[in-house]
Amino acid sequence: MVPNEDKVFKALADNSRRLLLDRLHKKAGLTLGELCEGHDMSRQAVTKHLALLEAANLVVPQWRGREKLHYLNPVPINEIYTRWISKYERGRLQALHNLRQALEEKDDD
Amino acid sequence: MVPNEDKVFKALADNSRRLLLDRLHKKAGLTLGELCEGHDMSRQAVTKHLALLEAANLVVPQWRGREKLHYLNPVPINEIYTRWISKYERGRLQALHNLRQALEEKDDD
DNA sequence: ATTATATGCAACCATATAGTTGCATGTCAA
DNA sequence: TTGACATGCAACTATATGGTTGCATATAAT
Repeated sequence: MVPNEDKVFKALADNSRRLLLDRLHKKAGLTLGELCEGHDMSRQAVTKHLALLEAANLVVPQWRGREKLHYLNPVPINEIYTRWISKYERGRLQALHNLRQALEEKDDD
Repeated sequence: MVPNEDKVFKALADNSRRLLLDRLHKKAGLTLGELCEGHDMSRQAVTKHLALLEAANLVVPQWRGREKLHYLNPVPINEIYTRWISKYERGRLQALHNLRQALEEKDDD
């Protein structure tokens, strides 16, 4: 049996799916139809991507009538982080990240 | 052109490669030969996995004579974290994680 | 009731990926 | 300098994956 964590990494391995996560991170509760807009692929393709994200528990769906709303679940991503980044490294890496961000003059959330 | 970040996620998408990262996280500087031990696949398979991890900048190699030592680079993993976890969520998620760890009586690093 | 809207399911195809085997190269030791 | 050791490169194969199209179902609006 393949470990369940595998689904998370497999789900993150595709750029289209990562872009979907980006959009849900920016704005929660988007419907399937909304998530289809601005992608050059069919609705069915998006549906399949979302199914994988849900199976990985990275996205949680909620039905409202005939519409399906989608929400990003950050827990599995946090687990990736804690898996390979020791408690002692976290501060240093965060500082490094902030510094790079500042140099790029990109504004953080 | 596919974004370079893609290499990171593709590299993390395989369980064998994640196990290699686990071993390098536990003990830095392992050689190829050492990394081959305890895996039921050929040396060439491990070589190919390491090549992908290096291309993704998740592993940094260092040559010592005819031996190739390997080191885990946590920076790309930190970037995954900051991409989808807002500053404001981090504390809460960390607390949740620590709580779960404590309940499982699994000892942290 | 009928039509339009929002989404699901299944079959199919092309390409990407993980693994293998065989051979080549470079470094250390006797 | 000869042999053993540590690693690299290339060709090939089977399966996984992302995408498509066609049809089905359920909810909302007229």
